[in-house]
Amino acid sequence: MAIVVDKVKKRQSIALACKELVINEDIRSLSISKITSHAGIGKGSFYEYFENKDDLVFELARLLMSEYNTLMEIKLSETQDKLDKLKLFASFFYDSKYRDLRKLYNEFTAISLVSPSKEMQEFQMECFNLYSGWLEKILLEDEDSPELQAISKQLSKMLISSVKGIYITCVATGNSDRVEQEINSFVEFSYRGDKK
Amino acid sequence: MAIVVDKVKKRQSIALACKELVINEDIRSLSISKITSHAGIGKGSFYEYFENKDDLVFELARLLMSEYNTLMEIKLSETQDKLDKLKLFASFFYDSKYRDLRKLYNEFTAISLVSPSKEMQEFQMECFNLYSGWLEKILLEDEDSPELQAISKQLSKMLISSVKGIYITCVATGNSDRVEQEINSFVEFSYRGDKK
DNA sequence: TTTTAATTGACCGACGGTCAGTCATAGAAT
DNA sequence: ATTCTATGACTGACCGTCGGTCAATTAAAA
Repeated sequence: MAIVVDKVKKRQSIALACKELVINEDIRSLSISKITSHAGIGKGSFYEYFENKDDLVFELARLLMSEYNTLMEIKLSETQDKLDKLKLFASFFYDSKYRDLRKLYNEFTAISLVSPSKEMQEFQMECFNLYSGWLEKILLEDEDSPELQAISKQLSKMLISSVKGIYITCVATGNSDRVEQEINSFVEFSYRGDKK
Repeated sequence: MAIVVDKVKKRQSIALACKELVINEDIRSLSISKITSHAGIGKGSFYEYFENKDDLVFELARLLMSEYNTLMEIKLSETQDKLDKLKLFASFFYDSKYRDLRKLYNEFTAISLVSPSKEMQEFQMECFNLYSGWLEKILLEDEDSPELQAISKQLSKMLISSVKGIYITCVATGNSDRVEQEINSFVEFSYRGDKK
């Protein structure tokens, strides 16, 4: 018998090897040849592990987002104050620390809007559920209002989508620098409405 | 002097000639050659009026969205009930009538997320301001609460972004069929919060 | 006739994707 | 222990097509 590689792990390692390339180069003018020569594999091998360039972007987005998710979950658990948790959570959309990840996120979102695969949609759903779960937990902390508990699931899902919408609107209109204040004023606004 | 064509109008007429092609074909596999032969022009002429394929999608999106904007503004003015206006306004995101326009909108949004031009960002902003203006007007109708008036501008902008976020989340997760109910429950939810 | 804007499609380098052939190794046979 | 063989991994030359360019052509205005 011949050797059998772990297809999943090799796919991941190729994707990670192209991290800088995918993030720093203009994705449209990044050719498969550039990718394969940078990753040190033959072009044929690339197509053994990926459908196309979009599939590579997806794999990289999934890897780095998952890494981010794990890290953020820990950070959130280490944060005490409720408002700090919310800020930490929202910081993904504006903190310069996540600029590279956001670029990947934008590309992944764009692909998901135009030519998504089942796996991409599943991962989008996975993230959505994860984040709304986090948010629900944050919202319910130190709260025993039965009213809030009843709607917390729905509320957190809406908040996630809303913040995402604000982010995308800012990016699409060329106002990426205003994401932080827009999100903050939204949170503040919702908070005030919540109190009433 | 030789004949002088109206560059803007010719650009528009080429874009419109490709309407079905752009909407019905898979945009990734739609080549410039297909476009030019369908539009009845030489390939060189295409590049006289457009930067690239994205630019064509943008022009088409701008034309059809503008047409939609004009039409919707009239429809809104003809609608009396406040809730009906809101529903009419939101129907863009789920009514099957706008399926083609939404496909174009998704493609345009994807481009705006990854490789936007100044013009694209300006048009995104133009639409955003137009829609939030509409929404503000709707919200303030038959209302003289000074409190609402004070925040109506901010509120309407947030609502636009939120609804957009819900739409994009649904599309990206492969739940386009759930857009209507998600938006409706959001509107209902916000409305309840507003009353309190 | 001259000038000049508009139009064209042959042409080019580069691309994405394929596939026939090569390589490397685990296990079978001796 | 050694050789053989089956099979999956890997490769890059190759193919058809693409996006984009530009020298040549057309045609209307001066």
